[in-house]
Amino acid sequence: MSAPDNLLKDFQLRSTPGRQEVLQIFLKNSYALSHGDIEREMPLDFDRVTLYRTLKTFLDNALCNNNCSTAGHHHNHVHFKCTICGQTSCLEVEIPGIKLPKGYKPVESNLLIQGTCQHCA
Amino acid sequence: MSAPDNLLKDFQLRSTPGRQEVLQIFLKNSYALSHGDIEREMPLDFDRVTLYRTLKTFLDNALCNNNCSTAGHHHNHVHFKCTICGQTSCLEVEIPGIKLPKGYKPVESNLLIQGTCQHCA
DNA sequence: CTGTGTGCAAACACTTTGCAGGTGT
DNA sequence: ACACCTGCAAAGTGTTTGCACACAG
Repeated sequence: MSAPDNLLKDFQLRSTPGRQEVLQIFLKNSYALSHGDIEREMPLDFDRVTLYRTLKTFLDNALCNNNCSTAGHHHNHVHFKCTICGQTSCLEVEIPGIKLPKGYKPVESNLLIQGTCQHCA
Repeated sequence: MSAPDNLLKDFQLRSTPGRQEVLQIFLKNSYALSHGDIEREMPLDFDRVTLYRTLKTFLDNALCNNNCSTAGHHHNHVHFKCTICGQTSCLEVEIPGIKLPKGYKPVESNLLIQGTCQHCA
């Protein structure tokens, strides 16, 4: 049984060709994909609307990628977007704790650093 | 002469009713405004297209708000979005320097923290 | 078999472009 | 007077909704 299949099972979602395909694409790309990126990597005849619904289903079920499981997400790392090649990747660096003004309660942080990456330097 | 008028002069932009109106809205709101927010605060008969062009003009000329001048921008602070009231505000806290992996050169950082704000706690 | 997922069509929302005419300087 | 700005119409792009049929479980 394939990895996508298992993931779908884990989240109690029905295994369909479209969902498997989308998961394959997630798994084989290390950097962040935009909706357009995914659409471009899907078979040409794949229905746009179904893709919207598939992604929404994944979102609703918190099925992000192989680093996230039912146990929780691991998104507290820094994202880096290269302004040359355009790729957004996840760095193995945690977002540092920030001391906020009185009364502010943080729940989620998102740090995006833009610049030039390793490869484009 | 009004504040918006002066700002427009400073940036060598023509002073028109629409531009003054948009600047008034920026100046009187301390939190971040979405395109929709601005549209909602504009006179009902104001043309959407003109608003798009006005905002683009301001962007192109780096005319963000009263904290930014021709001398440069001051955007290196943390943004906080309250998940209850929906408002995004600027905190007087700098984004800490991050040690990046070899080869990565940062140019700009953006840290958005979500949670509950002072007022909604 | 039953409920969910898919595909198609159409509606909807958002943004950009072209052009004629108006306005600030 | 001239260049720039505005308003309208229309095209382009991205996203959502409704419904009949197909398919996984």
